[in-house]
Amino acid sequence: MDDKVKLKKEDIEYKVDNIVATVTLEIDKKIDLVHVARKFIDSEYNPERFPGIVLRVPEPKATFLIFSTGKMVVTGSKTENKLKKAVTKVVKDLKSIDIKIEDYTIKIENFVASGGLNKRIDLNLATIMMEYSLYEPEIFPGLIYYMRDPKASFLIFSNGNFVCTGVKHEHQIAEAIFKLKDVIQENEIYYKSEEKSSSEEIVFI
DNA sequence: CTAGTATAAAAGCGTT
DNA sequence: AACGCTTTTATACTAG
Repeated sequence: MDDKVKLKKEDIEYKVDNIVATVTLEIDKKIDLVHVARKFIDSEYNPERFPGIVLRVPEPKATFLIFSTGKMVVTGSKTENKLKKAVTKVVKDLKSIDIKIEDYTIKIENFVASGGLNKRIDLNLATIMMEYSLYEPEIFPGLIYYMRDPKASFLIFSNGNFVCTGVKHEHQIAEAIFKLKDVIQENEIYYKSEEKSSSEEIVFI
């Protein structure tokens, strides 16, 4: 279902887990959120708590935040295609309750991806070798790494698993992971051979 | 097992 | 002017 992507000989594998996007609806007057909330029985609207309506679409699964200005935030999609389908559905539903929408534009704001380096990482060494990294195991078990180019943030765990977030273009995910692997390799931040490796290490043939 | 901790990003309203 | 709120999601580690 979720496409794994391979990059050259380096086995860079990752999976997109979440996409955040904004949608701008072309409307000529503000949207009456009370009206929308009444028509969409499964929506949540507590203006005291948050100015937008929360609408969850089951298929394709996605959650929308709808604002009176005609802007929407979409979260939870794993592919651009599913994101577009969910948006099409919501726009159609809004039109069906008398909201005039001339057109709309979708802009992806953030990709969240996860994957695994193929080795355990010495986070204590990593945080002293890598600039722009933070590691406070008492607070969070992952090392936080702020990559500048491409601009991306990583959560790196001792078992080699990681989360990459903050990139706006899908191609930057593999690029960022490639660079991360490079930094780890260059500085030999991983645990050498079987030192501290777990039994789940995958052996190549 | 659940909740909180940490990451990014947008929206718009309320509070420092 | 700058947050906090709200939503999503992977990851993992601790405390009830």
